[in-house]
Amino acid sequence: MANKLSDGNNLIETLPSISVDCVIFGYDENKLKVLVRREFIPYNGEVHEEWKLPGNHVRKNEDIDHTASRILKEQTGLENIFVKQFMVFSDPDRLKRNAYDYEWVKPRLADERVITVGFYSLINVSDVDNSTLIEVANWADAYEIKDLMFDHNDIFDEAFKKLRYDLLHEPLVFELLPEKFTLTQMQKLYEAIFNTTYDKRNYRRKVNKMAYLIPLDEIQTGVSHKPARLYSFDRDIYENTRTERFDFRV
Amino acid sequence: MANKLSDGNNLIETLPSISVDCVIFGYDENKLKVLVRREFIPYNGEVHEEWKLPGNHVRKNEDIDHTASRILKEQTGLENIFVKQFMVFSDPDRLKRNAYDYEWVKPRLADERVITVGFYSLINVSDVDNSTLIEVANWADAYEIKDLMFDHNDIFDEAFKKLRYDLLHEPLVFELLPEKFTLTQMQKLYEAIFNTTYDKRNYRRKVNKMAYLIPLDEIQTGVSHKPARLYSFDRDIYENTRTERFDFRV
DNA sequence: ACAAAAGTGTTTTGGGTACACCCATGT
DNA sequence: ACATGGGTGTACCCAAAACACTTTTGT
Repeated sequence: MANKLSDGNNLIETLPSISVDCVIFGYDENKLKVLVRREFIPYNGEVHEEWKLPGNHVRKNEDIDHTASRILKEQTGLENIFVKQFMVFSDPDRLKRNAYDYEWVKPRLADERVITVGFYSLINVSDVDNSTLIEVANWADAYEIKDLMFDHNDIFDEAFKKLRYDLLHEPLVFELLPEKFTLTQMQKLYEAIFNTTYDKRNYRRKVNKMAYLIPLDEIQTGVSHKPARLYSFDRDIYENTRTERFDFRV
Repeated sequence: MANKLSDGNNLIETLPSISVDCVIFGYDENKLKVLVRREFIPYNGEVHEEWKLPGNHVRKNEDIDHTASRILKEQTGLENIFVKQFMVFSDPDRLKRNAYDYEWVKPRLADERVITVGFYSLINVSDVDNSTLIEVANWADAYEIKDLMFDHNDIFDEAFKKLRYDLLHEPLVFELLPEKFTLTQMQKLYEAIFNTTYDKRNYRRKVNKMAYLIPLDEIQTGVSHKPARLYSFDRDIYENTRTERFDFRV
């Protein structure tokens, strides 16, 4: 029942009625971004530029986390990146909200209907070789997302909600921080994602209670101000000391 | 690409590679229960009794919430019941963990692999006409779930985690309480679901702050002790006063 | 009268929040 | 010397948690 579908230049067997769409959050100079892809859609004789989230079909023998990791690799070149499913979008007409978009996507489908699983992911924009994706993709400001194709605005909104929730309950920040980081870098990251500001002293009091945040015997170099102490995240300590109702709130 | 599959006695077009499985939580005399179905599995010449969660295929033109509601109706006879998706289970071998189980399920599948969306739901066991389901289904104690078929123990575990989280952040308790209820009924319900006990005074102080909990001019009748005041849940007030970071913790 | 659950206040403790100044470094 | 971000402590308020007795009804 799996179908041969064109996936790039290869014929690969995929499941006909399930796809994965990825909301790839990128952190770049204290701003939260989202990766969107440009498509050119024929439209009443003209061609319109439209944007969508990256997605792909699920292959016959992979689980959906693998599909999501594959999309991450295709879009960013990065591997072993954290991906997390957050919601299934199953409106039978979800691809038909705009007739031209549907005409465009129809030849790529094995069925007239596709249920999609939404994933989100977190990367450092500086880890990506952005020269390779600049033509078809764009890092859009997470707080100014334009109209996307299909139900992709819904998918983005749900991803953002889930991201914020998860950040308060799991050590996700560290996916976006370098190996060694300063407390201010960590604070700025929270501020970008929650679109707010925190009091520095209260913030530090809170994070200083986190036993898995290890102060290193190392400080920043090359900054023209008092260099900050570097910290690292100790996942072992986190795993061993986490409690049922963990709280990353800052 | 949709497939004609036998659904009971009717041929109904369904999507080949997606199903919905439901964890139906039932509240019964201060105990939390889960609905499981009995199946007889041929096993080395014998027939074994096994248990699984109720599930079904997704029809060609329905969204998955409709599939879940349909399963609820089939299993309990109840309609307009709250259902909520919580996770997708997509291990390509999820149906093959036990060879006999797979042999049993294979003829019911359009593909050798099915990705399933987990839903949970909440009902009052007393609302169900249990005489009709007694032969094939059973209300199992949520704290003593036996081995289930396929990956259904994983599905149950995730459902229970999500139920507990959602109960603290959404007004789900009221799905399980009658229209008019006492504060003690509400407390017992939390205690059953979180498997704990609360201090009555602290509990009441907390819930008395909830503006959407309306004390009625009505008290219990027919109890051989001081009758308790009845309360009702006002969804309008809840919707109008809910804030970003709502907290149902008690 | 007694059994059974309803209903009610106070104290202690810890966390959240608001707030301002000196320090170390590069230029 | 100055600009820049790093780093620190205190006071107030409120919510969480621990804890025991009186009230009302049915039998």
